[in-house]
Amino acid sequence: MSKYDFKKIENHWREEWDRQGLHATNDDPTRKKFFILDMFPYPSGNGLHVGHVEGYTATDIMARKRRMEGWSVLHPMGWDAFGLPAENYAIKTGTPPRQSTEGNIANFTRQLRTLGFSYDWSREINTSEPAYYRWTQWLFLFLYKKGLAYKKKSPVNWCGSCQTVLANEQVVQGECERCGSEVEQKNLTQWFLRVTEYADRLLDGLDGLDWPERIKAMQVNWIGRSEGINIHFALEGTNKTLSTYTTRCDTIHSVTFLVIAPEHPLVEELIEGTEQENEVRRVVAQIKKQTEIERTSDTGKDKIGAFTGRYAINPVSGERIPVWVANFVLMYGTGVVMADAHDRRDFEFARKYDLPLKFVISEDGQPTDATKAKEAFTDDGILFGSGQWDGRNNREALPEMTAWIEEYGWGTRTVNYHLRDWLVSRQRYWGAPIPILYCDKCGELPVPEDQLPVLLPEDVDFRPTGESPLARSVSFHDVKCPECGGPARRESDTMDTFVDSSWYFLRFCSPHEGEHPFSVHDVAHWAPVDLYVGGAEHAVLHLLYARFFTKVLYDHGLVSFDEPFLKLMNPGTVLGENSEKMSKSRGNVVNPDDVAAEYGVDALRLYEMFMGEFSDVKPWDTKGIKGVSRFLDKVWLTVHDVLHEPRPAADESLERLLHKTIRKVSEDIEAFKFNTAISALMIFINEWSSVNKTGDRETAGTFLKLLAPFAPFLAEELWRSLGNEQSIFLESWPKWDEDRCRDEVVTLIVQVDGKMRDRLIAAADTDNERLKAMALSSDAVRRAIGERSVVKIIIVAGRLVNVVTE
RNA sequence: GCCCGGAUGGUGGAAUGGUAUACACGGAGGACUUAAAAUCCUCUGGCCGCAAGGCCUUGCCGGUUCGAGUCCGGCUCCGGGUACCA
Repeated sequence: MSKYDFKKIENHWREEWDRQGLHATNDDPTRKKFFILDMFPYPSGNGLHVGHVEGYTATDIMARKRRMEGWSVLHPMGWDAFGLPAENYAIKTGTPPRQSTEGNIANFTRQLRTLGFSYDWSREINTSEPAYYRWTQWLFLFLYKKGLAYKKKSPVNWCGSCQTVLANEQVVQGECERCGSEVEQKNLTQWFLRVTEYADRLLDGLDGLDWPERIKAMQVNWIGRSEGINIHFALEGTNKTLSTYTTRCDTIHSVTFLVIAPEHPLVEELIEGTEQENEVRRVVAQIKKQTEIERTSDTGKDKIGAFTGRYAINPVSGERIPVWVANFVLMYGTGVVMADAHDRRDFEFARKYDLPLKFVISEDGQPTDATKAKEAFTDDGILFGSGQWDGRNNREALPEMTAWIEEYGWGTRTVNYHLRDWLVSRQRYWGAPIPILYCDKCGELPVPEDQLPVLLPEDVDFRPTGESPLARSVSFHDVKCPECGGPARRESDTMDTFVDSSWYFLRFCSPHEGEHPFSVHDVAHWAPVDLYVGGAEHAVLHLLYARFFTKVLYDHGLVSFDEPFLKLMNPGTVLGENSEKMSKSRGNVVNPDDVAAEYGVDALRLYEMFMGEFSDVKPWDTKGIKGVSRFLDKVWLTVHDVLHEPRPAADESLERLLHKTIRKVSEDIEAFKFNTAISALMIFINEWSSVNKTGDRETAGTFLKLLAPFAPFLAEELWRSLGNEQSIFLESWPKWDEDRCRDEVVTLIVQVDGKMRDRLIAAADTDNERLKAMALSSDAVRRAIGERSVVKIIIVAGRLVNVVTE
């Protein structure tokens, strides 16, 4: 328990700050602007967890410091309120999603206000409100009209438990990101956004961003750009060719068979009328029954396939090679691969089905025999059996071979991407309806803009059946075609919630704009986001989609920048006390409400920032909160001492330490090194409260300003008790004097051959000759030198003297 | 496999190439107290030594440097991401 009544202080200042409108956005155009944003939360039934608090405290500290430095700061909060959990909860309990979501938002709001975060609540947004999703729908239509939203039948990911399709980005190792059920493939007609059109720009744009390298790397990998060549193999006995995509055309002379994906449209044509027809059909059916996990399990024995009965001609060597169909080849690239002994997968498959294999690369260029090899040779080396290329290093020859193949017309250079178009339709209720109509006469039509929003009907049975719950709502579908006036039917799918969050940061600039999704003027003032803080789990989801949206809007002149988030920081995961991930089942979840009630909000905030480096994974330690709680008590007592026993003037050495502390705290906040900033505050208060140091009201005031962003309630309370009329947050951030950060007397270490032997105390301006003499006169130094002679003496100003011997 | 990180006391963690272990937790001892809690003070990397002092220590092996936790090369282990991507 604390020395002071934090509950009372917290409640008082929370009300007072609200009354004064202290956190209202100052949009004075003459000030420098700072848009600092947290990834807005999904308001779940569990409420805020300590991981949220970590990120939100960091941005709050930053925002408060920036305001005190005179910037105009936009620091808003809102709700990513559409989504599956509310709907699943509705299915279980019958509570409509809108109702449970409202309750959850009320709870989140209470928690965020309790924790003293300085959000401008007048700018709150909620993606599930018509005033917001009207513009999500508008933006969908915008993409549609620009040819970037389209409907297509294709194999898609289907989660049987959630009864909906999922985007590629939402499938994590073959499982549904949300519920963990196994994802199956279905052939369905769905809506897509043409992200692939922006693949190169999404890749190139990463260079200029101040983002963690690993997030950039994840996006690079996800986009998966590879440069290769499509090599065309003539099919024997037909006038058709099979195109294979490869990044390794240096192995062209070792190709001994082709493998085609079971989904490839040419498979039917290939096998029709062949002896193998039935066998191939049987194997293809078997593969299609495999789940994603079985299909992609990376072990040789799980590879299955069948000979199509067809042969192709290697255009380079003229060799006749069999064409197989197999599960390990996906409809990626051209859906056909040239197979050889230099690829592990091809090699394993060939061994299982006794297909021929040969090598064309070895370590030294001496021919090697693949028929006896135990495994594929995947290293680089020297080519053999490759005609004019023999004796060349395969990597070095690769570009020339590519050009050569292209020159002879055997292939075409191609760039491939792993990135697929973004599947955005969902067969669920709790989302923004896709604003499209279907008329028997006029076909597929966008809902006219003046008819937006397409409201979510409230009288719906939202239990999932595999088709959208909206499909069963009669009122929802009772519409007329805007073209011919005849009966029309609405699209009954809703949008992926990641569409909602792809533009919300723009909405924050003008949250009450009624005529447009956002005010171009306000967005020009505030955006892009200067500092964005949120979890790394969104690396290839939200962060990629928001970049895509921004680039589209940029291309059509709606915004003047093409990257939404200039700087990104990821809070590290907060683990449970046992260093395991926090989860209900492990029973190690820490509830911020409980901590705030027991130790106070300031202690909770301070502790979360003190645990360790912001972006590192770190375990919760309840004992650690006691430490910061003691620190706050000490601040309370020390400042109160100033009040009760006013002393004449501050101690000179304490003043010097204060300047160093201002510098340290200021620089550390900028660098997101909150743990060491707090450590500096602790060092200062320890020094101050030690018996022989005195500080005055000036000292106290400056110290409190440094503490204020971290522990706003205590700092404000003490600031006022020093006799100040207005809020500490309206004060200027303290400045340090570089001269006063310098000590007059310094302690230098004396080394002999780099080993510390003694230390000497000298005036800071002592010249080098004098320092050398002082060092050499030390007993410890003389002992260490012994009989050896001194070769040179290195002096690092203010730090050390190193005596180097022979 | 590939791509990112990381490895420092009993614990969480500090260290622009310059006193390794700041700050905090925990522990030991002491003060106050009838007692406990709270608070305050002292000590707290390892080994040798009565002491003075000495030696060792940032996952492992080398290198660069007057000087390396930090830079370079080669490993080991751990965490995260990702993958039959041809």
